[in-house]
Amino acid sequence: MQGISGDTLRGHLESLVLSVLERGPAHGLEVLRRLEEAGCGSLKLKEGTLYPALYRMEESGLLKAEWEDSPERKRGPRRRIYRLTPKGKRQLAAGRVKWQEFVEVIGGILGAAT
Amino acid sequence: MQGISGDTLRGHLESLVLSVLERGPAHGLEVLRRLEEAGCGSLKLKEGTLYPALYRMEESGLLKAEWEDSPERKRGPRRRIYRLTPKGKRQLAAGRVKWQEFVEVIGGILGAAT
DNA sequence: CGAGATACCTTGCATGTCTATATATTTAGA
DNA sequence: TCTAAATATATAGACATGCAAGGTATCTCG
Repeated sequence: MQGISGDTLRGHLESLVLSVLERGPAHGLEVLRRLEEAGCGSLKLKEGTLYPALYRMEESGLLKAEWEDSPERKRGPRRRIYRLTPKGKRQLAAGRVKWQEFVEVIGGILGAAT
Repeated sequence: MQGISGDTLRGHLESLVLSVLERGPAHGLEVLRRLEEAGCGSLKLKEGTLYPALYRMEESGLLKAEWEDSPERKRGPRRRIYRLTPKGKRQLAAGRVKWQEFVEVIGGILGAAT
């Protein structure tokens, strides 16, 4: 099993990002870690995929990003913290509905053995 | 609801085509009709998407195509009849397994919240 | 200093779907 | 016989997005 990536993932990445950010704000690599963990090792996702996605989502108003600049943390480079906007939350809810429809339709055609 | 198409569909079309061809050989527009019907109106799929997909699948050995040339039918232009190859059947089986994993992983991440 | 870890960023490419249009064949109709 | 409609295949061009591969910057530690 080579995991979920590429064309299969396409069109679902934004919902995944929104979903893990629902647990709370996070910076890029943290989003990556959450996805990796939640995907039980099946999700193969690279930085070169994630960062552009984050920018797109910020640009379209789904996320709001801020440079972490607290004096408490001075170790390592600055991080960019992403959090859901109200619009992002709405799109996440819509994405879940779409996902349900998607699973029913495609699964139905594939003749889901279940 | 604008239906399932574009990036959402990407990476799943081949399995869908294999699946409807499992019922029996069919020509292009017939495949389209079967998908439309099986998709309960949620599948928005155009010829410009299907034909290139059929060619790819023929080229990679998943399908075998023949020009219909039977004397019985002389109405309308010639049709190209596609049928599953053994390789196509194997890939359909594999695609169903992958679909299960896909649904579990993505659905798990999208649904795990609350 | 240099190595390593962390974090962010960018370029260029591959690929599959979509839009739109073109062509060919047959039937029906005036 | 000319035209329109229905059927069926074909393809060019545009585009979005995930990916590979590389780069930059900051901090810690030996």
